[in-house]
Amino acid sequence: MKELSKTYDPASIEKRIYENWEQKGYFKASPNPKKKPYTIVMPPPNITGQLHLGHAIDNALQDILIRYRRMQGYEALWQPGTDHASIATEARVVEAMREEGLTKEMIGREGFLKRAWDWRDKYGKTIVRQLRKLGSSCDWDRERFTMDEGCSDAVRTVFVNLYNEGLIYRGNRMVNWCPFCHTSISDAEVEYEEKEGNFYHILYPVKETGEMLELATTRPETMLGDTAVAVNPEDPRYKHLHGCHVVLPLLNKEIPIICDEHADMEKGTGVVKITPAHDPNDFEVGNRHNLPRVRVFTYEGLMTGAEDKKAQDEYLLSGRAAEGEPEVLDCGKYAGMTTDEARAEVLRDLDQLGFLKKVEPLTHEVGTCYRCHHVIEPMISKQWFVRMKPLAEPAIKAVEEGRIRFVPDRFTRTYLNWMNNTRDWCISRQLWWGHQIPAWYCEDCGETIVSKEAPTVCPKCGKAHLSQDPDTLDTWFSSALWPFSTLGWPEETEDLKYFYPTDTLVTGYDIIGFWVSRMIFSGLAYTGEVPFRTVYIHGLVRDELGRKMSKSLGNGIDPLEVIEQYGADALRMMLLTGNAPGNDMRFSEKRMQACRNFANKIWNAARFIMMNLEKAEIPENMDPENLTLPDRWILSRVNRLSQEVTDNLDRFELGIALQKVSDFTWDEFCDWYIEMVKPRLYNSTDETKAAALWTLRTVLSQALKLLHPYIPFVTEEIYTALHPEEESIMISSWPVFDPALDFPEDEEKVEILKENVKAIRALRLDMNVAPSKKAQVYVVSQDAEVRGVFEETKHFFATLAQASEVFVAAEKDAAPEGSVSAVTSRNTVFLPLSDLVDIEKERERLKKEEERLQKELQRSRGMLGNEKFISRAPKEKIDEERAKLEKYEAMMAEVRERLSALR
RNA sequence: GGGAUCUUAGCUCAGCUGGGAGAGCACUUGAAUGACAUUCAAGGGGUCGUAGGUUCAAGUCCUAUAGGUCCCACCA
Repeated sequence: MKELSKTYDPASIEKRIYENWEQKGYFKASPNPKKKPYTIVMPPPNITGQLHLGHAIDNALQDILIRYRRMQGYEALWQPGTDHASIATEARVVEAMREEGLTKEMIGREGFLKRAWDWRDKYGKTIVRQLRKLGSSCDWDRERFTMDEGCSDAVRTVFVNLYNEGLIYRGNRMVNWCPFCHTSISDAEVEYEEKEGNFYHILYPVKETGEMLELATTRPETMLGDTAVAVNPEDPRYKHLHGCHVVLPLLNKEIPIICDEHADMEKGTGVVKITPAHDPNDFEVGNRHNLPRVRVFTYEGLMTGAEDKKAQDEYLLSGRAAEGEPEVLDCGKYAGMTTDEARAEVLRDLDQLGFLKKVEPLTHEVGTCYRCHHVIEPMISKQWFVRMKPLAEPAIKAVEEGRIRFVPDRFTRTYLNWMNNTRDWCISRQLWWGHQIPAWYCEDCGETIVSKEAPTVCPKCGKAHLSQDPDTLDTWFSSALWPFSTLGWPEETEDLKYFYPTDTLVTGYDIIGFWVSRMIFSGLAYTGEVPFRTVYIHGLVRDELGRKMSKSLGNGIDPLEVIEQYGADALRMMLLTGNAPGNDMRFSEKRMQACRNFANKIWNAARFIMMNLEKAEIPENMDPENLTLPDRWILSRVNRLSQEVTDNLDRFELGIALQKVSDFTWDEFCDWYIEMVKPRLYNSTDETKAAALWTLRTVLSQALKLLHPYIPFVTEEIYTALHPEEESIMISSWPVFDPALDFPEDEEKVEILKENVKAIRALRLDMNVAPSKKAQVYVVSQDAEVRGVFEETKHFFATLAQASEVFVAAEKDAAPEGSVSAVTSRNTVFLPLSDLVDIEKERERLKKEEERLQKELQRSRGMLGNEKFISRAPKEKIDEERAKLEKYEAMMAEVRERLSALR
């Protein structure tokens, strides 16, 4: 048997244990018809990422579920992998290149992709190495990458299928454009931030009447692209202007006044300028009224000029331009300015010409890019879209019908909200890192070919002048397929048949819309089945002050440092305790210490047990006949605990389950049971010593198993030391309830003992009995059964109660005069302290006790005296209350008798 | 504007389907020769945000309300 050090040192064992597990292949899973599968796919971390506490909590939860099911005998697969994270990675690579003075354009697409792959090979493995430090028991041999061959094949398959079904289309639409990242982003990727701005009131002269039409805007520079102004058709103020025109200041261009619902009579002057090329609402208005679209910004976020106009005119005339392409304006003196510069200049000019009426300050929400936080620009752009409506419907139904369940339940609403309001998904990105869109265009006839493999000639005109769409797909397009692409789809693999649909998805609430919803509709659409049955949602880990951890605040906590200092087990435990599912939690140094202390506690308990086991031969099995009362008690307790913990885990109440096992281990097992058996262990002639040792070993082993999913390292180290004949706790079996070890009556008996020990300890403190001084204890009860309990347990009861001797009697007069006493629910204890007894103090104590009981009696009698309670409450509750009343009455009588005896 | 969530001991938070308020930390008092001071024993501390309602019974269910946090939509 191994020697364990005095304090638990996680750093010295974690690496060795993890390597052993991995080397032995315990994490592996493969289709096994004899077992039931249990599958979790890991949310793939970004290859740009460093391990943070978000990964830590996410992985801890998954590992707990996987280890639990594995021990229960499931074929448990935890499928790992990483995400190419197109925009994030591309930004990092571009940044790195900038330091060398290079740009994407300088090295070209091929060169750039090579660099990106190099980058991925160099840094992409970091996160995976770091996940191992947490103890994650994933099947690493199955590690996947969203851009590996299989996943890429799945992506192309889906794209082609959706295209053929008419669920993917390409068109000129309003998209959110990030001029900095130089790509479109989806609606979901826009973050709104509050910014200070102004509301500018501008005057547009009406051509027909000469009056000035006042309107307000936050973006005056877009007026160059105005192609109409709108009023509400019902608005009496402007009825006379229907069909009239305004002359756009600065450009002297005539544009119509149109009637549209979009103009809100209640807001501002009720007049709104329409810029179809640079505002999503105006785009819609433009469609309704067939307005020209005039683009005034470049994709770099500058005002357009003569060059831009020329290029666009040529494109429009080439015949290859798709429907809906905007015109481009030569902004003249404003050309080449940034939008901010142009705004200032436009305002100055308007003011000079008398068209600027007033300026009011205003704070408003401005859309920004979720990656770089630059203001996004709504632009018309030709993009690929997924038609969401037909896909969303079955995805909504699956959740409504309970085929997929969210835990906690409230996130069902978040999901449904998202799904019910989703608009078509813009999936093309003007990036190079990612899955290039499998669409080719014929440069001769303009035909579009969508295909998994690159075509060599145009099927329409037969010519070979084909070029692939340069854009790549939104990174979530491939993550959406993750639960089945990782299992081999579109091939009908054995893995897919066996492990799919997966069981539990564990993720944070922040990506329910981005990811969870897309996996659900994708799974249903492409595999015909839900991708998972339960979605377990957890919250964010915040810093000690409750702030979100972020780079800019510099308040991020590195899990690796925490592991180094406290151990992976302590970190996992800290992330699991005192937190309800779906709620955010705070990182806490104090709680880290508490969790480390727990690991140390169980470590030392094991050390104590093993020290004693060394000196004795303990049989594998124990005849229950040889067990003593405390043995049966603790065995019964751990037995029922196993059942409870299993139930909690099945209901995803992971925090509650952990709380129960750790409380049991520390309070009941260490502080009570071990203390109870010490006298037996130290007595070389005690006949029940073997039973005690057997019980110690058995209960510790069970507790270790129940704890193992949470704190895998320390439990493994102890378990294998305790059971040299076994390979690993990982592959041991999960404890199940054993009716042969259920001793409810013995549990009650031990409760009596505990109550008495506590009463005596309190009494001694109250009476200032020196801790080193032992006192005699008289236990008095008329109940022979109660007396029997004390007779049976005298040997350790005396130790726990710091008694020199324990006398058990039926009558009070057995106790000497001048004793202090305490009344417990089944008996009375006396401590003869004649020389120490302060009668007044004793009376005070008893008075206090009387008062307490009085309150209890009042409450109990009140309840039982209530006719409605008697007639309406369930019978068990009434009986329970009657039993309490009886107990309190007996105790009260005893206390009063004691009081009168003092006189 | 729509939705979610939180408000419980000094602090951080548990409290599942309603049936006598909990944990950790902090605080007070006490404990050094055989697992552990990363320990042990004992203790103080809460009208469960407020107001109503349902119920024999409400921290728990319903309604309103105050304050905090978050998500979605919109803001010309």
